[in-house]
Parts: sequence; structure tokens; C-alpha cells
Amino acid sequence: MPRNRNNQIDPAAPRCPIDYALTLVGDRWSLLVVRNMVLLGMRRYSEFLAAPEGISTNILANRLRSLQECGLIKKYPDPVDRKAAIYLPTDKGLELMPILVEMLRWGSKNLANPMITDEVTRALKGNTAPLLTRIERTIRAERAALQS
Amino acid sequence: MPRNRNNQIDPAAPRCPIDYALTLVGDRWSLLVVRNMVLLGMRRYSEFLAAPEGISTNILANRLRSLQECGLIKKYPDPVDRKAAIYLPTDKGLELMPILVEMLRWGSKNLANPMITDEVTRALKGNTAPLLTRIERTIRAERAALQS
DNA sequence: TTTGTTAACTTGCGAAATGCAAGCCATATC
DNA sequence: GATATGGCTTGCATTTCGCAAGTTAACAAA
Repeated sequence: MPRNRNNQIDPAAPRCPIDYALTLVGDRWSLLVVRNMVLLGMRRYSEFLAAPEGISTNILANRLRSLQECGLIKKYPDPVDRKAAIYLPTDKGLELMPILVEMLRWGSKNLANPMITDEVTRALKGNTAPLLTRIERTIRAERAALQS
Repeated sequence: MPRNRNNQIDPAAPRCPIDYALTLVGDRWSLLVVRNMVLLGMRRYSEFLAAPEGISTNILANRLRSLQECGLIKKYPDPVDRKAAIYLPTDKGLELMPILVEMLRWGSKNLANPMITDEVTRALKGNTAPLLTRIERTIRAERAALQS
């Protein structure tokens, strides 16, 4: 894997976009963390740990670090509790949403009992754009509030 | 991971569709094999081995087996060379194409030098549906020819 | 018909990643 | 001052990965 001086993957190297995506988030856990942020509204370490799939704590710490290194998420200090942290997707992370949506579609089609919120069910039936722009707006607003 | 008597993942168990997708193809190599079949027209073990990402032979054998177990691909004996095999995606495997397309979009946007065919570039600029239906038709025809 | 070649794997083994449990440490609360 | 909380790190056994080498059946050429 070609990485530059900061142990980051070189985005200038010519390569297949699918290979690039899979190098960054092609594992069992990274996209689940993004799902938890984007679709389930999770923000904190303890919430990700408590997600139904049961990620273990060292793996979670590792993925939160690598997602930050890839520029997909960012860690903010909690303004009211200095020992707590808030994790939010960056714009590059938000742009993963269409991939999640297609996984939702595919999985829903191939599962007898897909567990998704009514909101997502409705969005998948019609147009997903409104849901995605709403999520995007919400998270951008949270970022702005934490940035100041 | 809940699996039934055949070591298959139980599609009746209630679970998140994204989690399901990631359980089947959430690793560095499975979706690359599907990409190679669907977008690059590869059909044989030796072709997958020679793909630019450099999968190693034991991992390739392992993924071809697990993709078959998941019902995403199928192995056919080569009708003219009895020592050779032809791998093709099933319909369930073809349905992964929208996920690949979104990865193509995302990766292309975030790479300075995305390596994709002109055909794919053009499809991403406009409507991808024609490309996908053409691939689907081609592969269905190949399957039909091998089935008989 | 022997000899070599090709296609598709399997095996062995060291290295890295994973998963579980326990421990740690800086806040924050009582 | 004592306890609790949030967010981790560490140790260690197990699993998976990646590389190299070996295997086997089918074909091809001499």
C-alpha cells in the first residue's frame, strides 16, 4: 500500500477508486462506526461500544484513530464535560452515505427481517435525498457549534 | 455471528442490512473480486490472481469459496478445458453493482488520479443504468450458455 | 507415449490483526 | 476524600493474512 510521509495513503497515486475506498473502510468495523454516527446519531465512544454488533474496545479505539487519519471523522472535546469526546463525520465522511444507502437497499432485499428505522424504510421506498440532506445539515450544524 | 446448520449466515435473523452486507463482503478482498468480475470482465482464477492489487493465492481461493457459500458467485466448469473453471456472479452478486458504483463515485471524487475505464467515466458523468443493464445482460447470457 | 505445461488450487509458516478481559487515568460528582 | 464515569491502553490467546513452495489433474508437443 503506497503511503506518504505521514503514514497516510497517497491520494495522488493513480489507482482504482474502489480499491481506494476498500483500503480506507474495507473491513468489518469502519463503516459500522460511520453508520452509527450518520444513521443512528451516535457521537460518543461509549455509544459506539454499546452498538448491537459488539465491537471490542481496542478495535473501536483503533478504528476511531484510523478514520481520523483518513479524514473521515473528527474528534471534538465535549464543551461541558472535559473528560468526554464527541465524534462527528467530516464532509468526506458524509459523502460515504450513498454507499451506506446502497448497502441498506441490498441488505434489505436479501434479509427476511431487515432491522431499520421506519424513517429509513420510507426513504428507501421513495427518494433518499431528503433524508441525506437533513442528516448533512444536522451534522454540519453540530460541527459549527463545536468549532466556535 | 449467527449461522445456521450449513455454516451459512441466517438471512431470517433480524439484523441491520449494513451489518449483513459487511459480514458477507466487509473485507479487503471480496468486493475487489466482484469488481474484477463485473467491471473488468475477469472470469478465471488466474485472472483474479493477476489483478493489480495483488491478492495472494490462498486468500483468493478462500474468498472464491466464501463468495460461493454466500450465494454471490457461482463456479462453472469450462466446457472446452476440463481443468479450467469459470466464475460468474449470481443475481444476488450482480445486485452489488450499485454499491460498487457509489464506491467508484466516492473514490473518484477523493483521488487525484482515479484509474477507471473511459466507459465507466462516461457512465458516472451521466446515467449508470445503461452500463449496469448491459453488464447484467452479458453475464446472464454467459450463465445461460454454461448452464446448458 | 513420454515429457513438459497449464490451471487451479493446498500447505507451511512467520507476522499481523482480532477479541476478550483487565487495568489505567483524568475529570466529575457526592 | 471517596466513588463514579468516559475514554481509552495493555496483555495474551486465537485467528487471519501474506508469502513461498508444493500438489494434482488435465491438456499439448515431441
